[in-house]
Amino acid sequence: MFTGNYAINMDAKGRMAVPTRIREGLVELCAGRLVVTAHTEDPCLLVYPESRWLEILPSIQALPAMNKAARRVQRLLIGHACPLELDGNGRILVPPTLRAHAQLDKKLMLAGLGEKLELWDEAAWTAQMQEPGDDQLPEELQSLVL
Amino acid sequence: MFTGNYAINMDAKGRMAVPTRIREGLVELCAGRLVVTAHTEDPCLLVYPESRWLEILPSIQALPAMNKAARRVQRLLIGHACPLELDGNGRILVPPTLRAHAQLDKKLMLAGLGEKLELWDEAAWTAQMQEPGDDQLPEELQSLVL
DNA sequence: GGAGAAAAGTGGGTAATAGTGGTTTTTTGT
DNA sequence: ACAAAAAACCACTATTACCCACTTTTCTCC
Repeated sequence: MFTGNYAINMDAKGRMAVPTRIREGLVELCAGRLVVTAHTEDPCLLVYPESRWLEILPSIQALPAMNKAARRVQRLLIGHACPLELDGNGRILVPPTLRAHAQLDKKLMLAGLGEKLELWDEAAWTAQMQEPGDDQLPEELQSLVL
Repeated sequence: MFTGNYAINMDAKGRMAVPTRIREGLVELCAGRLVVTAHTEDPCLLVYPESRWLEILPSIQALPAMNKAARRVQRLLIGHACPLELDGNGRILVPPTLRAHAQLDKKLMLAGLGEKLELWDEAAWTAQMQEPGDDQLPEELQSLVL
């Protein structure tokens, strides 16, 4: 279970230190083996523990081939997916292609969202957070009790 | 059951003393284990006993991934959630990210709201209290008997 | 009502650990 | 075989978390 958001820095080699709290979860869940891919709706990266990725992969593959939006989602998720591991110091090295997709600069934001993580450029994260959710509120949200 | 509001001070390290009355409830309910997160609608923090947080978490995780407003709510609630415990002196240390979200300065206000607590910057709390509730009243409110 | 004691609130110091940067070695491609 | 790039290794710095001591307030008993 991943929660919280963490400001992290990317060093000159493109390495980023995974916060300890997140790292612990990753190690016990999947021995530090992750899959990073592109988010379909927002300019950020999705980070899955390998075990969770393998669970959702079939449902992405099963999408109808004749639907344009479905093909787009498949190309983004499966086509960008890249397996990677924590190094000896608990850091990950995100490939340049994915870095470009999320426009990752030096200052990043890692956010735990339950079973997955999102990796944002810090500025983009802040902007996204301040933007009002102007979509129609779905039924589930209107009745949400917090 | 948490009630009342309490003016508390944050020290130089960002620690804040939980009032005794609240602390007693927290210790018996969840052994002092809390979850702090961002409020979706107001500039303040939500403080849950861990047990209560685990009850509402599934309904947040179940929100539809392709809806923008739903993703925003998930990023606010799950993406900001931080588990924390009372230290030896009954204080909590709220992470800098969350402090920034609620614009917490030195003077804070902790408000008991039944099953949860809200943590406000004192000035924001006062302002919020004086502001008239000019929203359209939902059905549940119109029929409320006090 | 005052004094003493106990509990609560506040502040600071130290030790462990997480984060950061650099160096060396290995591997891959030319 | 040599060079460049990537990966593993190592060492240092900064931060955090835990612990202890002091001050202030409140409650109780005389």
